[in-house]
Amino acid sequence: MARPREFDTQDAIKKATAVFWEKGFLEASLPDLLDGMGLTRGSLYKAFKDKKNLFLLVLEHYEEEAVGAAKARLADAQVPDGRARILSLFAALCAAVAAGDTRGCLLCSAAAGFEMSDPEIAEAVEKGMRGIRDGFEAALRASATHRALPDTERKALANVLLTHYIGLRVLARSRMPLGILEQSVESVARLLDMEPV
Amino acid sequence: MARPREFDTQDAIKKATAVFWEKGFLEASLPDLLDGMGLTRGSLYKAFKDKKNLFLLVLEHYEEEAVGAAKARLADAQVPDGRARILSLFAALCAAVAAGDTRGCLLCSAAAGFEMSDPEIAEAVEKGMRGIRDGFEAALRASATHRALPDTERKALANVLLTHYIGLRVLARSRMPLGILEQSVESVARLLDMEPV
DNA sequence: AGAATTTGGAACCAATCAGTACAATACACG
DNA sequence: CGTGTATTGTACTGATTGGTTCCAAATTCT
Repeated sequence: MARPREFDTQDAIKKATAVFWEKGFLEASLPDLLDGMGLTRGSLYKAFKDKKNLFLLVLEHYEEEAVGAAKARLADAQVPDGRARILSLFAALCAAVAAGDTRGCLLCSAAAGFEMSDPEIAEAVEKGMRGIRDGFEAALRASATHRALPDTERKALANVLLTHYIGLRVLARSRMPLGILEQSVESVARLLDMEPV
Repeated sequence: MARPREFDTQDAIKKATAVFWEKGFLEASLPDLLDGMGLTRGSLYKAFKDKKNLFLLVLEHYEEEAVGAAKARLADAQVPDGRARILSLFAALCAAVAAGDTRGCLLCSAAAGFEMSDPEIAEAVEKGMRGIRDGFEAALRASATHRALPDTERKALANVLLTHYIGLRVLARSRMPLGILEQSVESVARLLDMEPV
């Protein structure tokens, strides 16, 4: 009956994610997005309503994709111990920077920026952050060293890991020497070697 | 001979710092700055050349003022042990958030944002970051537990503290529950209790 | 083939951006 | 008391912003 859409919605969101990831929400202009997504103003507004709505969809997609990948690593059954999974996640972050990926984390950049003054965006970012923290907490539950930890202790540890994660990703974006990240990861490994107090 | 300037330059920079701190470099519009600084376009451009130059001056001022305060705390001779100074700095960050200051750190926000694509800004931000890390390193040298640490170990520890610092300040800005920060600080304290390996 | 529908692209909008030009202003010195 | 000089406020620039609207071209179903 009607003409079908010539682009794949998910693919368009994926491309929009790349643009927002590099530039951030406020710095990404509409032409930037149209270029990156390969479609025109009319199509974008028809399909995604407006820029902010598109960004919310992007946050959702990022959470499924990128945050999901991190959580998968933290829950990877092939790595028997949760502690090792956590270190493997941090190592992967360093490896990404070493490979030239200095985009950092979309959520972290949004969290540090003025975009948080929008309540809808703030809520979506918070949700993603909680997801990462929960991933750490689950990994700690699968760690021989931390399994027996009381709940409050484990939660506190998960929070420091989230803090560390955010710090690392901001550092990644700031183009500071890679050594800082690597040494930082090296040192945080010892935090996980601690005996419960 | 000439008409004297009606405003104090340092005071104007101070006020500009407040605007940039809240909004970030790219999000702070010229009217925002003019409002906050209490002067007009002509005066601003005459005195500070342009927005970016003003921001570089602001970064300099921020480094002297805010970073300086953090370094002072890390070097506070009234607190005998370096470890305690570090914890006192982190506690102060939590206290600031508890008191309603959700601005985070100007340098950290810039590091997480698109402003880093400007080399001059990136260099100034990096310099500030290095300053904080050096502050941590100095405090570690004054810590009974860490005094004897080999240089590389101490540097690695300073880097993880910098990472943690950045993470905390981004979290502060993200308006996430205060408990996350507090538990995070609580946990990092144990990192400093570790015996050298 | 023809009707129905949605697409894509350009034209357009008002608002805002950083930055500039310039005339009015106010002070210090002779 | 004027003259020279630097600062001031403002009007203006040209570019760009996010957001709309319109319509011809395109495509699928009847």
